[in-house]
Amino acid sequence: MTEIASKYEAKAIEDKWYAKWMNNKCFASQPDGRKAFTIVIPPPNVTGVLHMGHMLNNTIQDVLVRRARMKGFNACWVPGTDHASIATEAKVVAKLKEEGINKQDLSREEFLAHAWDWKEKHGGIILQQLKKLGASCDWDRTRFTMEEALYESVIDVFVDLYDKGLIYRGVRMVNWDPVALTALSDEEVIFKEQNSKLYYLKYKIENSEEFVVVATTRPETILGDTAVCVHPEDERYSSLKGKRLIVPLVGRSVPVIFDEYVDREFGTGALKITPAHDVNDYNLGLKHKLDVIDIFNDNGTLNDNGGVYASMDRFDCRRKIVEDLQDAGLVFKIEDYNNKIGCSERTNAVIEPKLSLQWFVRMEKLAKPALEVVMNDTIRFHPAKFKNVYRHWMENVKDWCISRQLWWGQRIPAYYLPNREVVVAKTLEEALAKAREHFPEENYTSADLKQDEDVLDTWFSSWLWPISVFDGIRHPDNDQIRYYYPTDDLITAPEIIFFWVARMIMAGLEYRKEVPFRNVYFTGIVRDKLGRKMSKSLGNSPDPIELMDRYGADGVRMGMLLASPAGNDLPFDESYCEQGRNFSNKIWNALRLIKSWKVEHLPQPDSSRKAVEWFEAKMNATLCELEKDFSNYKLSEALMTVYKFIWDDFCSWYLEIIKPAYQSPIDSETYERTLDIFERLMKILHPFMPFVTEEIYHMIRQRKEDDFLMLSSMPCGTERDDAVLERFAFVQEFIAGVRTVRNEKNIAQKVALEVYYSNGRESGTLAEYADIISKMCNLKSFESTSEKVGGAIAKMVGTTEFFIPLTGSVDKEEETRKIEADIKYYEGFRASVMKKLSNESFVSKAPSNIVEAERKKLSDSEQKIALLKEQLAALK
RNA sequence: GGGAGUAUAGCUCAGUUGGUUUAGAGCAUCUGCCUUACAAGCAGAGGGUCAUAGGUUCGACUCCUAUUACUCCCACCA
Repeated sequence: MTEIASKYEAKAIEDKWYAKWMNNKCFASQPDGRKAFTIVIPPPNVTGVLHMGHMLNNTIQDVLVRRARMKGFNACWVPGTDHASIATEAKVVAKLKEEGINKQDLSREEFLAHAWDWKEKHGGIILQQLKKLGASCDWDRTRFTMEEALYESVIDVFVDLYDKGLIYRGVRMVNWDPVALTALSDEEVIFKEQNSKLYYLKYKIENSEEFVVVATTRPETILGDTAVCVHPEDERYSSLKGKRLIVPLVGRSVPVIFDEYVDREFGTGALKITPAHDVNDYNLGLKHKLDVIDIFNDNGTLNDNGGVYASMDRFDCRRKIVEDLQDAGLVFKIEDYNNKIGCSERTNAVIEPKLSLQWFVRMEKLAKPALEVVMNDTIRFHPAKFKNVYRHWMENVKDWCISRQLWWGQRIPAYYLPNREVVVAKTLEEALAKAREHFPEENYTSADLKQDEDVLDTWFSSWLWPISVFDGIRHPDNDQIRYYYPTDDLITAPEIIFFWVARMIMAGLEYRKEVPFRNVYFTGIVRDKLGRKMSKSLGNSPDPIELMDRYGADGVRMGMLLASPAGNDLPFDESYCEQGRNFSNKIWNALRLIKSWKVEHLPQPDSSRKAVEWFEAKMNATLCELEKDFSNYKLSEALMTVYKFIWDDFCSWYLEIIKPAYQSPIDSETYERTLDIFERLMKILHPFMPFVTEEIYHMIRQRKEDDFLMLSSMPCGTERDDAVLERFAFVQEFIAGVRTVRNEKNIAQKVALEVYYSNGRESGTLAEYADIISKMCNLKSFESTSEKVGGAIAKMVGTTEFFIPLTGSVDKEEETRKIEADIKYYEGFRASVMKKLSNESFVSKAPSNIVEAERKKLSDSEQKIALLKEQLAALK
């Protein structure tokens, strides 16, 4: 045998196998007679680099895909990236700025050329990184949400929904980002605590010298005030009915309105109303039919409605206006105040609520069936607790603002006519045809049509992802979509259950009349040891590539999975990866052991035959357990099951039993059975640790290079022999009992012991497995006895007593103490059982098998107590 | 403010419709071992009033109620 290193070195081996898998197209899938198993990747942002969240998410996907592939499914994992309009545009803008180019100086076409250029050069690094992790994606299918087919799908869907009346254009209050010059969805706004001031301003009552004090954090918005509101039952202000107030500095006369919306406890209980710049004020404005005065430009400066403040920045204006108010004696007081301010997730700019013409999708009709399929388990959520979250949102769903004032994205296919009408169509030509059809007298030409400047929300393309990657929007009957849709599992984070998961379900039902996936597995958030979310800004996220260099991709994969049941956050700690690496090494050394044996045609020892028999039974039991774990998506438990099966059952028990004495040969029968078993173990482990298992598979037996483990079939559990498992479990317990004595008495492993065991219920099993017991405990004799052995250590396992005569003297005091403690324990136990049995209602009401079990507990404990007492007596 | 979830060993988690000897695992800890596959290892051990208080039941980690602590989601007060 050639020398095999005692330490497993992952890196070279991982690179080697990934290249071989790729060269042999092991990940490729095309429709065939098998059943499909499909996963579409949650497309990472094209700007993204691999972080720990991706590692977890993609490890899980790979485990599921690899297992399905080995179970005979035609497994297809579709990779790709998302154009991420806001993030990418921000990145390109920043890069251009470094080069001294302003976005404003470029035409739309020029900017897009730069953006595509950036995408070609830097986009999709993350997909290369995923290969290091071992992701078995069908890379030939890599899709991008802005590529032609997907772009067109988005446009098709927009036109279709518009024609169905599900898309409309309306005035709405949107979250305006004055830096990015775009509207943001509610989800993209984050609220931050900020120290600010609460200004108490005097509003004169019209035709009176009295005034009302109104508290505000945004004094500059008085320029847009069109009312002051108080609570209808607020006695302080009951005299204001029918009165009007003068907005300070501005001099405008506005009505006092009464509405229960006002919190009487806050400030003075009087609220100024600026319908153009606050969502609540806007709603109140609608209700009370107030004027709307918009005072801001898009970039956050004051517009002409700002009068003398026009063209000032909003924050400069605030300072100036406060000064002016103070000079005019219109400030009652100023207090410190902490409030929460909405900021843009991307640019960090303070959000300006703004009235704007935007495109919306009507959600109500789409949401209803999408809610139903989750509630009735057509789509199963793992864990199921997210069903509640989902329901809550779907029942209160609001219309979806889909227009974004950006260039990088699918441009909205709406065309404005000189007569201010709008037509929606896939192309300019079709739009023109529609325009001519509607307004035959106008004789429009294409030059008359002006396309909407906005692009669509990124999620408006990602919601089609499971369909559009198979081109199922443009060609609903193509072979690919028919074969692969619906997909099987979606692996994603609970944070995007609404923007993405819910909307994919809606799109699936609307465009395929079928759910997009059967199962949704929600991963947790990866946190650091202190429980903080991993993030770039905190710098607490390890570099996944470096981690894989140190522990191997297999080690990191195992590390990620060990501590993350579905839906639970993962408090990441490198020691998990270390455990994974150690496991790789353990398997590696099992291989070294086996490969070091000389094989000869010898009769198979009984101990080996029994070990094989037991291990096969254990294998069946384990396979059943795994089947159950996987069907419940309990991947951590499945991995732990495999881990213990290999480390404990295979290495610590099976191999130790069959291991021949040093430099002695092994019989060929046991050897062949062992190689068989080892190969099956590698198959079972493969989905979790693809690289080390593939490597070892090829070293166990000589095989052709393209005879891949990853394409082999997963072993299936058959009926298991519980009787064997039970007997062996007792043998293990017995062996541990003897070893404990050895440990307690500090007897070296090499000193062979003499052991006698009492005749009883289990003595048959002990005789049957005598060879194994002798080997595992290093015994020189192992015999049954019908009498007590004097001057020996006596212990009990089950109901069997065993004796180890020791050459040295027995520490009577210590033994006595231990036995007395045991007696105490069993007496306590017996007491609790007796209490139950003496309870008449227990005996009469509990099922008979339970009562029977209690009786057995009682007799067992009594037998043990009796034996222990005998031992105690023998000691004295 | 509204909704949901969690609370079991030092840490991370299992514990199926209430009854399987007075709760299990991995890691960590401790003890003894450099035993010819592996110290990234071997053998063994210790460690829990199952958050608190009530209730239902013959019987509660498991079901109900309240309390406490934490987490997440939604909304948000000028």
